[in-house]
Amino acid sequence: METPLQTTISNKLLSLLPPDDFERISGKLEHVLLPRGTSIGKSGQPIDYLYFLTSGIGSIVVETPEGHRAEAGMFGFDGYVPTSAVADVELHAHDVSIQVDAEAYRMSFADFRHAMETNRSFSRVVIRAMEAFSIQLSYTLASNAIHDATERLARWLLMCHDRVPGDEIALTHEYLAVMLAVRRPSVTTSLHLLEGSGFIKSERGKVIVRNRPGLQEFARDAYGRPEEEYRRLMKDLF
Amino acid sequence: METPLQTTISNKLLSLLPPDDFERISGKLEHVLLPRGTSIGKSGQPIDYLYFLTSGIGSIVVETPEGHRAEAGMFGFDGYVPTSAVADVELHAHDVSIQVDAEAYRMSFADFRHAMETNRSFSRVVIRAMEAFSIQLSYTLASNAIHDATERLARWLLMCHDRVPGDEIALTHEYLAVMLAVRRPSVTTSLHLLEGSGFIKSERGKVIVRNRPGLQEFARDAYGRPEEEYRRLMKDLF
DNA sequence: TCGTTCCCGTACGTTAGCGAACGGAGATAA
DNA sequence: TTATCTCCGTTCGCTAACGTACGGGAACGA
Repeated sequence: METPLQTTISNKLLSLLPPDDFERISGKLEHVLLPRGTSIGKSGQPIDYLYFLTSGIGSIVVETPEGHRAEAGMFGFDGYVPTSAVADVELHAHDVSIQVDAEAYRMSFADFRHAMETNRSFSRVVIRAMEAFSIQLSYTLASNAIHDATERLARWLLMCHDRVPGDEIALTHEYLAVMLAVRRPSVTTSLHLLEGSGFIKSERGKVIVRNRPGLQEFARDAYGRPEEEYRRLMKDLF
Repeated sequence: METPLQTTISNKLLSLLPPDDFERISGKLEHVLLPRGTSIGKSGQPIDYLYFLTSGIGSIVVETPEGHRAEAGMFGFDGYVPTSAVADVELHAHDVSIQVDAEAYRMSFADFRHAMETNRSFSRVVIRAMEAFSIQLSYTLASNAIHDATERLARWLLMCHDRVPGDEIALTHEYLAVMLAVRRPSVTTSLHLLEGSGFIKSERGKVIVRNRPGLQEFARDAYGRPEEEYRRLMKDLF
């Protein structure tokens, strides 16, 4: 006897669906590997597929007309991209790319729209996820205005840590600098600061979380609320 | 003969509805006055009503656990609040209040949910508006990370100016400081800078826009993209 | 009319973060 | 092994913005 597909799928949103409703869309899902650096979409380009990650991390990056870039949000097994598809918009609003090797189930835009129209549970879950992401946006926004670089770095590492197994996160300072919209050397000094307190260990091309509670206490204000909201939103859905 | 209600309602979202679909919800709308300072909702509190402004401005404020505050977004006749209601969430995610005397049509949460379930055009418009707001969030987020206080001030004034008739905006430096998440004296100096270039005139308790194109050119990068996206999203809806 | 309250202007020392640049050390491929 | 490339550490001078504080003028109420 086969294991039902749903129990093997570790995307939070898909796993929340009542089994019958999951059954109705499972045929439309295609399993794909998304290595680091994969571009899932570019601002202004058509949305081909919707992605439900089961592992790894991706990020959504805003680019201003003059070419300044900043990370708007992060997603992993907890979400899906791009959220604009709920609004029946055919174009990507932002750039989306994979930053930690990922696996995902994907679904064509047409199938997604059809599911939204005909599958109440599905649309309910997806809209909740959009709301959750929107809350993440608002707190990142506040963090950018309120917290200094080191606090924001701590927050960012915690958010990554939530989405990967183990304590090792593979990324360069250069990359972190883009994510936090600070200079590359600022990342270096901030990492040293966190390392000095023993919260992390920083090596060439990777960061290892050594003391998560410490990191969390350091980030204080900057981390936690959106995560609480996410849990609240995904509870008692049906 | 009476003028049809819809033609007298200047909320962009409501005016986009096909007349028949508007007819089906018009009975649920109650006209209200919202003077400056009115609180429409507090984070964690139940959502009683959904508001569709026809004039004035409101703002959504994020508050961190430690009490730091920053404006997440702004809305006027172009939107509705709170957007979390689309996700069938009964609680406010943020604080919402009126910053420029407003008028609005409001609808109970129950009526709103009923309309979402039974009125396709309505849910379509409302979800688009949520997407538009989410895009506004992402650009404000980027702006907080990238632009200096004066550019952000210029952006903010332009966004206000888009939503009020005339060139006069009533607000104190103290208030602006909260909106931009900067010190009050920083607002003063930034305003002087803009005034020095002749873009605005700053008086006790109000700012007057004198040269909008100039202001817009000064803000460059910081202003424009979300507004374009809004127009794109609200075009060809039906 | 006079006190009180609310806003705004300004100042000062301090700090975080910027832009730019250079050098060194780890990884990679010939 | 050697050359090359990527990534990280550090420096320097500079500016924006901070926290704090004080004073003055406008508005308002008694």
